Amino acid sequence: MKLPAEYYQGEDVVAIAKDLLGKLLITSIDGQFTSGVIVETEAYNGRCDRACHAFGRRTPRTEVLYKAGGLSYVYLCYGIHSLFNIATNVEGKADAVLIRAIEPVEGVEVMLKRRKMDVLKPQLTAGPGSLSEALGITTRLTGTPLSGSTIWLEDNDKTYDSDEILIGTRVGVAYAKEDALLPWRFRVKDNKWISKAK
DNA sequence: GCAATGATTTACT
DNA sequence: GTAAATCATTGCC
Repeated sequence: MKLPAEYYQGEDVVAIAKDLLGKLLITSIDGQFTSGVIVETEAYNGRCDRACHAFGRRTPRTEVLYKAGGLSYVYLCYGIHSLFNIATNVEGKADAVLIRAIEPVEGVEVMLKRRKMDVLKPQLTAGPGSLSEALGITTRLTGTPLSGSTIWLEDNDKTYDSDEILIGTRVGVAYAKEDALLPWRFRVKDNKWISKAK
């Protein structure tokens, strides 16, 4: 059921981002097992997308994006939030998919504890910074293969029809100018676990 | 070596 | 609705 490495090495990062909806994201960190269904993603293309960290430069931080797909890329934003990405495409092509929201499945108590919450609310995992914290993902997981036993994805019988998927523009990337208008944000329609629509 | 800034969240006015 | 928190990475000196 675990997704093979080849799955992440496709040419079309946008298609992968869309297909990831409904897949299971699982982490086993510090002996704590947690999982959730991916309900919101964004695609980033390293070659023609100004919003991608790897656009126009290759630095130690973005090096993992240039490697073959199937690695995790965790970026610390605003000094507070860890954003979880999946590096895709083949070596030399710096594409990535940002996971923006999941629907909790297993280990809810663990997630609540990590988030210092005592009641299950949508905001537990809605938003890239929140879901990373809930799953225990931190920057030290950057470069971790998704085929390992720390963090991985599994196929799920649950797939969404195209009429159940909302496509929109990405948020928080206004500085990328015209690239911010690309319709590379995918989310599941009428799902209460996605981050609030703008 | 040092200063500027961001794939955001949260709390407060 | 607006503003503050907070630090690794980056780019310039």
